[in-house]
Amino acid sequence: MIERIHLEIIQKVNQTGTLTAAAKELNLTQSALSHSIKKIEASYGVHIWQKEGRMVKLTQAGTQLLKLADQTLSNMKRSEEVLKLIAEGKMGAIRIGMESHPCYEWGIRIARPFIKGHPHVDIDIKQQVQCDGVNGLLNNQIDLLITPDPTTHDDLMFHSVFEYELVAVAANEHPLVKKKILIPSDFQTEELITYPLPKERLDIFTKFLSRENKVPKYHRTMESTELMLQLVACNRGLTIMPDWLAQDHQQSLPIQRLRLGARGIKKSIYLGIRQTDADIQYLHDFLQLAKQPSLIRNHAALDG
Amino acid sequence: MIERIHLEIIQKVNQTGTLTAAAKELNLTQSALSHSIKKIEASYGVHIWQKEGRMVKLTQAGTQLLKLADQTLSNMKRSEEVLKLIAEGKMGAIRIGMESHPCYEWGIRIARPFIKGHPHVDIDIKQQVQCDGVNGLLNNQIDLLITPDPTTHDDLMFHSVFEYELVAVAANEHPLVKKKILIPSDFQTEELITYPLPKERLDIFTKFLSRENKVPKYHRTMESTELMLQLVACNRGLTIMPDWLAQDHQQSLPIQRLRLGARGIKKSIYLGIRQTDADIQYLHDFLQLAKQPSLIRNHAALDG
DNA sequence: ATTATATCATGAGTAAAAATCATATATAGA
DNA sequence: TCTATATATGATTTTTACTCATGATATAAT
Repeated sequence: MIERIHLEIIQKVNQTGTLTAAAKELNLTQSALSHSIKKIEASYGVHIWQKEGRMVKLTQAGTQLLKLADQTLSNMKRSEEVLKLIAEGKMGAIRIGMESHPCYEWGIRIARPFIKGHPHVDIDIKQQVQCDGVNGLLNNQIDLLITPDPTTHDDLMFHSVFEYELVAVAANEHPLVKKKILIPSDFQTEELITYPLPKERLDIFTKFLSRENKVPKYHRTMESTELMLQLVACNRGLTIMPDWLAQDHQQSLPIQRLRLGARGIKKSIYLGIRQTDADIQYLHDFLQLAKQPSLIRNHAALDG
Repeated sequence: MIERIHLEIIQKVNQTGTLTAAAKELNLTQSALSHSIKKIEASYGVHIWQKEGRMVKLTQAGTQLLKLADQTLSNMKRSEEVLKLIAEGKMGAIRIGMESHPCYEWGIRIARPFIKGHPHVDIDIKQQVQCDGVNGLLNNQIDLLITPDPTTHDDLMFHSVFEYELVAVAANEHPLVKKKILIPSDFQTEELITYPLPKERLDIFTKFLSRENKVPKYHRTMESTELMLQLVACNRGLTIMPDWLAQDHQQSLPIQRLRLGARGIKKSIYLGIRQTDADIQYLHDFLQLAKQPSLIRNHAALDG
């Protein structure tokens, strides 16, 4: 059987011109090369080279083999390179799962600069907001979970990477804009637009309206942040989102950000990974990058 | 170092799903595969697969390796295939040298059908009519010599493959056409057109005119058979060529073939090869093909 | 011509690697 | 729980690869 060493021998002998020189470069003896090729010649019944003076010259068979050797060997070398990259944590894949729409908006902001610094790492964002992220991690469906709700689990690790405030967004001309700080009863007369999630998973209900058992006049849902804000800008309702996200759009739309309650609703984004992945360099790099506040544009805090 | 076997193991395990099954197909034990891959894992510091239940599942590193394995292995298999083809004499190259213009005309007629039957054999026709063909063979510059002059040499073999008559060609309206058989003195009043070779290598001089020490009125040379015959057809001179070649053109040109002397000049084409190449199947095939008279269209002999 | 040098080939012995055997461990299914 | 089926691993054997020493041959230098 043709093995890697045979191709290397033929290639090196072609490069150097002599067995002796090739042997030296391959850290073998001239005898070893001679024996190796003899074996191939015997088992296939062809000559690979023939003596020409005191050198050797490739026969037609040898030349054909040489042609294939170059490609084959560069393939094998690539295999080794890949293993090294993976071993060093410079190559791999991060399948990212997100558990809320703000997480998604934030995640893609982190992923973009990460990709630039890690060309060999595949980023695969699973936008299945509904699936249970913790199980996704445990079942190996995802490698990284971006979530507002950290769990404690022996096999998992969660890191808080980003804190933000959840705010209401209203059109500039909306009467509530004068208040700056909203209270639950303010919503009773308003149309509320949220992402399409059950009320139990919407902070505006669980952490704000439920305090005083209030409900909005009307509640509609919508996938797209863009569309939500367009409606709000036209004074067709209020919506709730991270302050940094609202602020991003405030440049281009006539909207205002309003605090929810005197202290506002404070949230954090957490990254969860498997304990077994803790030593993977590129995952580590992702966490570090995620903690850098500069990536989400510095924003002026709300008044008060 | 990644060796062929490692790639084969990864590929087979991926195909069969288990080490045990893969081992059976590779004629090895499950233990052998396990040991082999463990060694690679240790030397690169990566896991190639991980246990999943009682089976084994490729990791990212393993998957990357698998991708490269398919191409690498098919390359190596191709190498073996090529060696087998060469060993069976189905693949190789024939560099053909020719020693006269008729040989060239005849050679390309043989080469064409040969190529059809031997797709893996490269045919390279060296049209250096002047170089010494015997030395070309001995120096490995050519593999096959087509010549009218066989030599006896211990390292070479010559085979007579084709006999033909050398004839004079004249225009239909040329006065000599009535004679059918020419004698040397007929040329004293004629313009003679030949291929550009020294007189010592032109049979018309060495085997005909020199008998009676005659010379043509004028002697001009020309590379192209086509052009020579065009001139002859316009009654601008006589030329000399194999009867079969003249006959080919007689269809389309107003020319006649004339015997040189009462018995004509009989010639043979010989193929010469190195003794060491005698067992190469495709060379053998070439000789066989060359001996088949049907390839040169059957021609009516000259009258008389 | 003769000698020195460089090259490949080859047989025998040694070292290294690979494969097996026997066995341990873990999982899936009855 | 028991059995069948996986992989993992340590010890041993077998096989392969490598080296060493030497021979044969070609080239270059004296």
